[in-house]
Amino acid sequence: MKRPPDDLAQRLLDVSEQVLGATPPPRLEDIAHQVGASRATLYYYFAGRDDLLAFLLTAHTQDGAQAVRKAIDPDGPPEQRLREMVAALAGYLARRPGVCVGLLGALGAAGRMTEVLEANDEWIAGPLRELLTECRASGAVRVVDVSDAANAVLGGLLLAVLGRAMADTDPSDPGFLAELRDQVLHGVLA
Amino acid sequence: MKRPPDDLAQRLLDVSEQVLGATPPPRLEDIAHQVGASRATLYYYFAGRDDLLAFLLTAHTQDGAQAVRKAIDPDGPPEQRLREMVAALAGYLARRPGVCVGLLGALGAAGRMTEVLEANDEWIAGPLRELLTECRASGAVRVVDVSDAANAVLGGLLLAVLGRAMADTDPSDPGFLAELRDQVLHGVLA
DNA sequence: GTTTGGACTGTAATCTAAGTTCGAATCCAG
DNA sequence: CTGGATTCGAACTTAGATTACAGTCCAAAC
Repeated sequence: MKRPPDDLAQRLLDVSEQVLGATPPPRLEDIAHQVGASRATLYYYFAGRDDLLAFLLTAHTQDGAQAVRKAIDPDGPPEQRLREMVAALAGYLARRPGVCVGLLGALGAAGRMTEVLEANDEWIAGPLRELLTECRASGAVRVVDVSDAANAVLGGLLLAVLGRAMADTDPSDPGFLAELRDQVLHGVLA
Repeated sequence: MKRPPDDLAQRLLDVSEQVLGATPPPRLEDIAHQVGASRATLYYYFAGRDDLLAFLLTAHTQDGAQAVRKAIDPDGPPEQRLREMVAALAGYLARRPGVCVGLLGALGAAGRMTEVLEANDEWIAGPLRELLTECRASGAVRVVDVSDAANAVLGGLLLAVLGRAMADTDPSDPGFLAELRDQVLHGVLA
């Protein structure tokens, strides 16, 4: 499938929060209108609605992965890097509640949206699993199955951020993000 | 809205895993066929697709809440009850991956499905929040915002179970469930 | 300067599935 | 037996995605 030129892609990304998070989900025509293009143009570049959403989510996934990478001190000990990664992920998602909705939707729409799940697995869950494996090797973590552990971590982040967004309390609040990070890392028990 | 008679409700609940978890989502006509009724009958009892799904999810929510209640020793210390609650929730969800998909979908479809979110909040999240509050009072937990904490807990459980189901590894595996419970309670760090 | 090919648009037709309506058939309690 | 509740099949409307296509615009090639 042909990929859209940079300027169209950028305009789509600019409105992606609206596209992914709005309720009810915007019609293709509305999306086209928002980016100053026509419905036909979107169909020219995307196989359909799902393909368009997958493009947006994949882009955000890669963007998020890059943001996370930047937030990690590559020379720090594994445990510190894990802390930084969880915090960076939480911060990234908190600024993009629509992306959270979209990712959960991609999970629910299991079957379609394979591209998104694969991208997420490669760019987000994969690095997290690697880091968990490293932490386990150094004894900082007692996880048995890193895949399950990574899923639980990401689920906790996603739902906590989304819950805040839906309750109209700022998910970007530093206190909340710090709490969330600590809970994911150390659990709810003291 | 009129509620369906017990036998129809039961037949719907019997196929709810298929209805909620199947991809692509089954048409109303297919659902009707599965329960041996006609499309018109479903519309006689439900306002539409969303109302039907909401009914199923609400029923499972209440059923799950009951299962959780039964699994908790009301005389135990708060910390033990929290442990039991998390384990019971994980076990309940693990046997119903379709319900997990449906609940996440209800989150994504924010706006519609209000009934489900309210039911979930009343029957699942609410008791969890209460228990967390109790644990905090007794010093077993260091949570600041019980609402955020509860969301993170539920998100971790949902995604971990769903991830297993999508990877075709048994989410009901006792080892997995024990790991999941421990991770939610104690975090990923050792 | 003309041709050509790709990007893009507008419009209309098609298709799927939800939602709606309705009258006939059936069931059942009083 | 009768009347209301329930069920059904079928026809219909509607929304929106998707497809098809003819035509416009533009820059590069010739």
